[in-house]
Amino acid sequence: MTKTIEDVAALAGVSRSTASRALSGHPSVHPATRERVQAAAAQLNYQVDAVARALRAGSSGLIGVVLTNLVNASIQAIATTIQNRGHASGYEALVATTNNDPDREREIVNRLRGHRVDGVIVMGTGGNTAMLNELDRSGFPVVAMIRLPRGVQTSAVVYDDRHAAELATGHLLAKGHRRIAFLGGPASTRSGRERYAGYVRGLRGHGLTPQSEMVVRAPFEPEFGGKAVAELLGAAQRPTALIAANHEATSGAMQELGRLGVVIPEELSVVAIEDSDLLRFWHPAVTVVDTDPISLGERALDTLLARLTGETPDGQTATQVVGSQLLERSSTSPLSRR
Amino acid sequence: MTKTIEDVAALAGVSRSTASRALSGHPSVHPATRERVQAAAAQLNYQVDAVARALRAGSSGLIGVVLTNLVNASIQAIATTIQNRGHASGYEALVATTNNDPDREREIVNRLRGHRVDGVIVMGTGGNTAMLNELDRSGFPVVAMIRLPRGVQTSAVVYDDRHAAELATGHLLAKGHRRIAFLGGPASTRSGRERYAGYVRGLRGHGLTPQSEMVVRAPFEPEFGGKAVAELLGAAQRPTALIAANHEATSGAMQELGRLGVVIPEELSVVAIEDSDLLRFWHPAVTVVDTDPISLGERALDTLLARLTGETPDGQTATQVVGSQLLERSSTSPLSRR
DNA sequence: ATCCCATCTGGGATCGATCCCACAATCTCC
DNA sequence: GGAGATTGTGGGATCGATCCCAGATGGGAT
Repeated sequence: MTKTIEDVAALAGVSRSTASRALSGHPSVHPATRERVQAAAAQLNYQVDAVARALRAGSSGLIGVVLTNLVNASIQAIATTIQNRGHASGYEALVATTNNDPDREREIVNRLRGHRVDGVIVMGTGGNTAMLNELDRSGFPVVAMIRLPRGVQTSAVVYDDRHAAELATGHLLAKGHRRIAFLGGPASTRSGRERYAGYVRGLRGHGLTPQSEMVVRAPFEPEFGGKAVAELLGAAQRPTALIAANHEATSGAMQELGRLGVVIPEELSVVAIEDSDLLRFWHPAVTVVDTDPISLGERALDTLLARLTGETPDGQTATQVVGSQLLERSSTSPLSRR
Repeated sequence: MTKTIEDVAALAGVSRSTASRALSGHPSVHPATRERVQAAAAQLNYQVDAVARALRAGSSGLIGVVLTNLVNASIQAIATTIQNRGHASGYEALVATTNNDPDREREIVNRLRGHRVDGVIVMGTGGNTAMLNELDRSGFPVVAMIRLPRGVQTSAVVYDDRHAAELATGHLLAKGHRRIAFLGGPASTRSGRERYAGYVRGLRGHGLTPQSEMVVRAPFEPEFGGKAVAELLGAAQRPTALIAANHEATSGAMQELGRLGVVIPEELSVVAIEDSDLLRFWHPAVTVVDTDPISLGERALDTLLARLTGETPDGQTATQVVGSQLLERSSTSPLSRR
């Protein structure tokens, strides 16, 4: 059905070897021969069989991007950045999603490796630390990003989560808020821990101690954010400000705040970590700590490419941190005396 | 470095052939032998080389999902649905993006085919109609979705675009609106044409004729939506209602409406086609025609799988249409007399 | 004891592209 | 004109898993 290089060679009247050389730009091919082969290839609409080439060469020109999910503005930005930039460098970045299931993650990574993907960039579930370390050490490049599960020793690119949360906290403190609720991710993830640590640090810097009833640390599911907000606002001592520390928490929280008809910022000042259209277009527009997913994507890809080109030797790993900045919009106001 | 089946065979004390049979569940292997081989495979952490298998078998268990971009809520839902459902059926769906560039699309599709992907689901740029038809006809399954470029003869799954726009138009007409602006996609895409046709049909059904100054048909870029809204509202005869007929138009329009401080629905009623969190959480929540991306993703995958399992023979194609429904929220109100 | 059949296993070939090595053809210079 | 250098080309082997075919082994029947 599909044409092989043998067909091209036959049509051009040369051997496989010569045809292969002609098409791959090898110098020791007579120009006239090369043209003949190229014409034959064009005529037959010959497409190189990537599988055969990958088997022989041991590499495929593909990069695997393994994500927990796609429904998140900063993750999309990262994926898009990696794909565009990878394409420009001659690689194709293919995205697979694990739905946050470690078993599925393991299966996908193994499958990608079996397909001779040249390396993977993984937003990990946290369930395959040993496997990822082992792969990376054995020469299959792995770059972790966003979440850096405990014990992962591969190269990694993460947000400056602690600083981001400290920025958010500091902003609210500067506005006079003291009862600042924190709605963040689980302690089982690095970002969850670090963002919480930044919040605590911000409070301590002002001589305050975190109050357990002001803190909710939930899984990365929007529903938890909604429930948490309902609880926080139902408490005897309501917070005057809220930090929604990740995309999912924000999504759930904003929905619930809208449902409850909470007036922002008069009744509650809100700062979110991780920007999105949803927050930019909210009424009022929500103040955020913008985490710069594009830089994170760029760094993750560049780190992987450096590994692939041999620029960075195997075994030499480092964790890079991408900076974030506060974008003040209209969802935060000075604490009013009552 | 990595272990091959030869290593497993050697450790188990059998030949490649037997090892292969033992691992693939072939019946004619002595149970004891099978166990020995399995133990050896486990001990060596043997992973089958998917490339070698694909070369030999001619298929890979992979499905390519080729999208123009990822930054769109309904596209994400489609991609996620295909990946989850595909995984459940033993396939891995890998997503690549073309950035709406036909050259890149061609390159990606060829590359995926070269990697023996079993089939592709394509949200096309429209620039490779002949190639896609040719591939599909030659036995490489192609399913088109969402956009169906002119001349594409593969199986396809699309929204009922015309009906969706007619629903939106009818809703506004029923509220008494007559000056209804339409902000849609370019006529070069099927969805652009069909949604416009639905709008026209809706108007005609009420004895109205479309006014050219009420219609803007722009490329799928949010900026155009913003500009168009500014123009529409700056005109002598302002519209009393607006239909934002796709995600990008909506995104640009809502941003601009927010910037201009237009009061919705009092000054302008708004209906969008394609739902998203942005619209659900807007103040006021935006009335939409929900296009059911999940069903579309399911149908697209099922259509491809039917082709892969031989259930649907090559050459037998059909276009399926996924229904949509109006979700009335708070962005539309009866036309007030002034 | 001999023959046959069922069960199980091993070697060779295959998928398609590439690389190494050897050899043929042409050219250069003395 | 012949030795040696240069250029261009073809055949074989290889990557790793799988399938076909032949053959080995063992048990049962006569």
